[in-house]
Amino acid sequence: MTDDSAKERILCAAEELFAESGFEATPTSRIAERAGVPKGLVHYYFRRKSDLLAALVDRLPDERIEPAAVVVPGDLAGSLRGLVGELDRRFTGSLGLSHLLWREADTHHVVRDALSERFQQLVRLMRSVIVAATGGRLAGADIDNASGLLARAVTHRHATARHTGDDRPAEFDGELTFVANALSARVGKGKPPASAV
Amino acid sequence: MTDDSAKERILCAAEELFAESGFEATPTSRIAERAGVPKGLVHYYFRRKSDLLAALVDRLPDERIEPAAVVVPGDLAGSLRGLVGELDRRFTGSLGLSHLLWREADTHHVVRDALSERFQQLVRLMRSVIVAATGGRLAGADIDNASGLLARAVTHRHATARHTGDDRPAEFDGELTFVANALSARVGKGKPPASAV
Amino acid sequence: MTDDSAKERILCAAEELFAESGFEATPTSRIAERAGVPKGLVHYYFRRKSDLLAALVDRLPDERIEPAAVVVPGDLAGSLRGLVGELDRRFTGSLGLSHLLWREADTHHVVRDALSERFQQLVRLMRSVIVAATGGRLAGADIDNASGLLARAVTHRHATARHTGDDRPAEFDGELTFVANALSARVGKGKPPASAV
Amino acid sequence: MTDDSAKERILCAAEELFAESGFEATPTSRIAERAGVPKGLVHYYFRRKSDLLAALVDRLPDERIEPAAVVVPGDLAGSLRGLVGELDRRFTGSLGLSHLLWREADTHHVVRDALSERFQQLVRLMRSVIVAATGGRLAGADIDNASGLLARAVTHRHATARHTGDDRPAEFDGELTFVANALSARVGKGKPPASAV
DNA sequence: AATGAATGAGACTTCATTCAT
DNA sequence: AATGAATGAAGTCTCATTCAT
Repeated sequence: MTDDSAKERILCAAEELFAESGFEATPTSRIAERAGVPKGLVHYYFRRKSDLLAALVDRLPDERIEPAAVVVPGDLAGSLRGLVGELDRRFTGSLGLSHLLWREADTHHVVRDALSERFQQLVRLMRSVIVAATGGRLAGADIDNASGLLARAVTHRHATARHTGDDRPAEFDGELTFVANALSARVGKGKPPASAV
Repeated sequence: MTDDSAKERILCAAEELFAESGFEATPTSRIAERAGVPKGLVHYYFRRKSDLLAALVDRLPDERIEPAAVVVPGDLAGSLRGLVGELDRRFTGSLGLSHLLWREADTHHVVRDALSERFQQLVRLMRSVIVAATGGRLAGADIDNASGLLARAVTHRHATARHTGDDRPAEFDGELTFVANALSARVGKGKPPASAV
Repeated sequence: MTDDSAKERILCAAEELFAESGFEATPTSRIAERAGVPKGLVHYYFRRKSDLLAALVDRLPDERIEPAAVVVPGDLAGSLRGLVGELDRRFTGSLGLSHLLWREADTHHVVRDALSERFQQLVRLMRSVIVAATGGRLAGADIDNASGLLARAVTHRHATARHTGDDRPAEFDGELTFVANALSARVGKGKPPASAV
Repeated sequence: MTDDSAKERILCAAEELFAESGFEATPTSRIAERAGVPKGLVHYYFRRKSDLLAALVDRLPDERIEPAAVVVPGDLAGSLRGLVGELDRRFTGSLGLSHLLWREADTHHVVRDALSERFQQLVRLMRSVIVAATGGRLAGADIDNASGLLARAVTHRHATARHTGDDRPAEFDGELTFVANALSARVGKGKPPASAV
């Protein structure tokens, strides 16, 4: 039941084109053309061009992932691998959008805010997965550090996916395992976070 | 004895403005204005606007850091902290330029190439510092993984510096220490890389 | 009921100005000015300047003349005089356009093609008139030669009309009569073209 | 002993380029480039761009042909053929220049004047050859008409040489012979011009 | 004499946006 | 609600010309 309304088609076209050539370099006329709608309609729905960008951000798919869906209790490396796999899968489906956000974050705070929000959400997710997979026997600081590190690494990987012609997943798997091992080695050391008691 | 030639002033103005508003959104006329030169001179030196971007990339300061300058033998955490400190210092000096590169990498391969090149260089640097600080008693895979992880994390931190209003250094220090600890815990495990024998 | 639409006014202005100063030397802004329309409208109707030239060529009045309208059977000289008179009349109405075409033929094939097409048409017309006026008692070669000669002469005369401040018609009348006489002298000599049998 | 001075090289380059793309469309910078001289030198020798055109016209090779060189006494057709052959030969050597003149005649009177002058000279030449080949037994009017007709035809042929991808000479030979025959048929009729007595 | 830097007017073109219908 | 005509500001870039050396 995909929304096939003109408005939706315009947004899709805008998303594609902004991702291909950037916001400034994309004329609204080309958006109309790609959406197969008359030029006037674009401005009928979105009075200013920047409204398109805002609408795109509003429409951002909720990337929420249920930790339970990827966690293999007791197997931290496997859990993380499952999580990253799922993130990669979703990312691939909206590669253009992601890049668009990176590009325009500096100049459009709507975008910037959405991006930081997503990052924070990713950190929290990392944390949940780690906690769930290790049964809460890790110190809070360790969890935080590992989560931050992995969130950054995954984000960086996606941000540069286009540059490197696709970061070899195998290579990243090593980094991921490294963190998993580091965490496993610290199980039991330090006091677990209050929330995990 | 800063180069005060018109050409140099144009480049500086371009760098500032591109960083402020992005490449597409910056008119050459505004560059001329800020550089205090007639509009024609900009195009006299840089026939097309994109040549300005290319020149900016060419002019990119060499970020080479001598491992010896930051390594404290035997103190891995300290060494990494020294390295990141130095990277942060340099980064702050050219914050705008860095962001510009991230923004335009998707549409200008000159930029994209420069960016990946810099990342590779950073990974190599990480590796050198780790090796130098641990005396070559680590397995190659561990070094690679940690280097990749840290390079990504540092890069991501710089790329988002503006979004987060400056990532609190303290927070990152934890992540860094986490990696240092993880590596230290693995000293002696696995075979060190041939080059370190 | 002349078409008074803006588009039409733009075309007329372009025709005049191109004829006055040449295609390259005429800024689109001056076209807008003379047409009394905003500058943007010129490019709204004709995206590139050369499209104006192409449109002008498309709009070229059909110079088709019915042989019957000028032929006086049995009077070749009179018939040719009638034809050239009619050609002159039409030419005078679009003198500028004609010159424009000559000027730009070397660099715009649209123009070049239109020009050769018109010349071929003129040769055919000459042939028809000669045949109609002489009742088909002339050899094909003679008809062809005389037609080619006259078509060239008439064309050259028009092409240089501006240079010579208007070729005195009287003078050309002599050349025309010369050809008519030459043809008349050959009536009955040689075999007429198959089509005239 | 070709003049290899910079000034001469500039003129040659200008001639070529004006012929290729027209006067307006040729930047002086490209002239300097093709001539292999610094940009400043072009304006040093020719303060304004139009001075180049004027100099080119001044430098026009004298197309004077000695009637004696082509006339075969008693053979009018042969004589005319010889003349046209020689004209064709010379024309081919300076095809670009000829076209240039046609193009710019409308807007530069220096050029326009040179062009009419050349045409008049051609008519006179035609006349001389006809007279010399027929021994002065033709009426002046016939000579004038035939000369005008042929001069126009030859000029038209050269003016359109580029358009038609080279007017087949054979075809024109017919037209030429047609005139020769027409004249021959009139030998003895009418009174010859005073000058021919 | 010769040259390359420098200039500024202005060319073509694009485009977001408005508006009448 | 929807559309395509219309607009004008502004953008990139070109180029003849000047000028200091």
